[in-house]
Amino acid sequence: MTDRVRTVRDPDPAQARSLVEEGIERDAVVTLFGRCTVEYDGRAASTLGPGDRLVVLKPDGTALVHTDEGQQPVNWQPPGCTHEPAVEDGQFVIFSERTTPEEFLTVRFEHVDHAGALDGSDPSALDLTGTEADLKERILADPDLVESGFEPRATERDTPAGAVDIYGEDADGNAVVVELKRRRVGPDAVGQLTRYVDALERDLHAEVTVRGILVAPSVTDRARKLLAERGLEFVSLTPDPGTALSE
Amino acid sequence: MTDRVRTVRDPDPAQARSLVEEGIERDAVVTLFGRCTVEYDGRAASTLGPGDRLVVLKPDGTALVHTDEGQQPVNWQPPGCTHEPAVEDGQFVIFSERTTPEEFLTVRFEHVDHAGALDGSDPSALDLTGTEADLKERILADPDLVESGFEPRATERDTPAGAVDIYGEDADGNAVVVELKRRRVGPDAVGQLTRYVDALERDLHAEVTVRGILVAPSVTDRARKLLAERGLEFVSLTPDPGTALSE
DNA sequence: GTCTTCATGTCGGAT
DNA sequence: ATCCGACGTGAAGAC
Repeated sequence: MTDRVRTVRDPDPAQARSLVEEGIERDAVVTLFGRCTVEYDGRAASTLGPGDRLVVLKPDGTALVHTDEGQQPVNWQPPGCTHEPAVEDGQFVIFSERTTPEEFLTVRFEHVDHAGALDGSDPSALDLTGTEADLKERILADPDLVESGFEPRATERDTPAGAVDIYGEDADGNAVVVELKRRRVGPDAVGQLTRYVDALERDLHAEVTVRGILVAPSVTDRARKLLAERGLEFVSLTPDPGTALSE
Repeated sequence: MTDRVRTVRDPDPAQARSLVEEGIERDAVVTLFGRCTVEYDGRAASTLGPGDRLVVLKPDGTALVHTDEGQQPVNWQPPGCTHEPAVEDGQFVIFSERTTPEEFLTVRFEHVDHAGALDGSDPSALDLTGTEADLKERILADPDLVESGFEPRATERDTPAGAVDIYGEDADGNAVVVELKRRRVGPDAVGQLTRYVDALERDLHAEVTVRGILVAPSVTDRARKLLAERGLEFVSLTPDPGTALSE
């Protein structure tokens, strides 16, 4: 069951380099654990002094440097990078590089405690529910959830300000812009809705009233005031019919 | 140099459970590689069919499930969760749980190819430059970069719409709101600046002219038009003096 | 705890 | 390639 995994304990720099090089060659997920320093230069720049970290190299060109804390890596490179393992000044080093924008990551190991090349395959795709797309489906299946008599006319309708989540008409024939959010919203979402409503009013030559409705589970105080100031409306709705939050 | 690392190849479920339990007990970073399925339920919900993945458990309660692609984990739990290794129906399983909000993650292994408990310490902090804070410092050190005669009066000045990055006065005594962005900005930043300017105009009782200036390396077309519509201004500046982008 | 905003955000989709 | 907005965004700071 396993020649899918090759690991080394306390490899010397040459051994580490060899395992990583072969791992990359074989499209394996490569893991390293040991004392290292990290330098990054690109969109921003950073340095990180010595410490024990877990480094992961993926066959798609991703690099991750994880400390013992936090969900996010302390340093990283996105997919599409080229990783170059090397021995320099007697140390095992990984150089990682990308272009557009140019970014460089260097991980320099004082000591490698453990190195692994993990070979596998992953045919499955994630199935996720409770997203904004689900909220949209929910409304299209029952537009009255927004307002009695609401009739969707288009989704992703283009305006000079961008695409509107749901565009439609109310019972009186007014244009309605609906902006969807899967979770509680703040002022930013009001800004978005404002831009769409303004753009549509311009587009429709002021012959039609354009209403803006923000649909989300709930809204912060500041956002509610902003909505009021700008004559926009709010409807409480979650992506999941089972979850009914108080407004 | 190494009783800091304990690893097992092809552990049976009981061995995997034992190593993970001891690893958690010792505040180690635990890694697992093998064929597994993943279920998540919480703010949203997801299922993931069988595939080979790398699972990382951190002593702070973080869990990460990484496939062979992408910078982001396919599933995860944030810091503060409790991880419970178990053997169920002859399979090694990790249950992870958090509260506020309640979220559950279950990783069920068909086979574990490799398991490791990695013990280390990390005393170093990341030193990062090229951030919005650096851009702010740059301007405070030389306010003329925004405009000749500009005089900062406060940073993070509070308004009913939130805190303004830099608040000051121009050579004519007009109030100036400066919104900083470390990189090229889109319509969202204009919305932000708009909210601050509107709030300040209200606050200052329309006795003073309030100018809004967006400072960033560059701006998208749509954002530029929005700025023009709303009588706001743009100044091109990067966080790093060395990097001078064309507007 | 909630609220607000920054981020080397990342990611996907459309142009 | 850039632009735009969603994300189980995460993380930090203020209140």
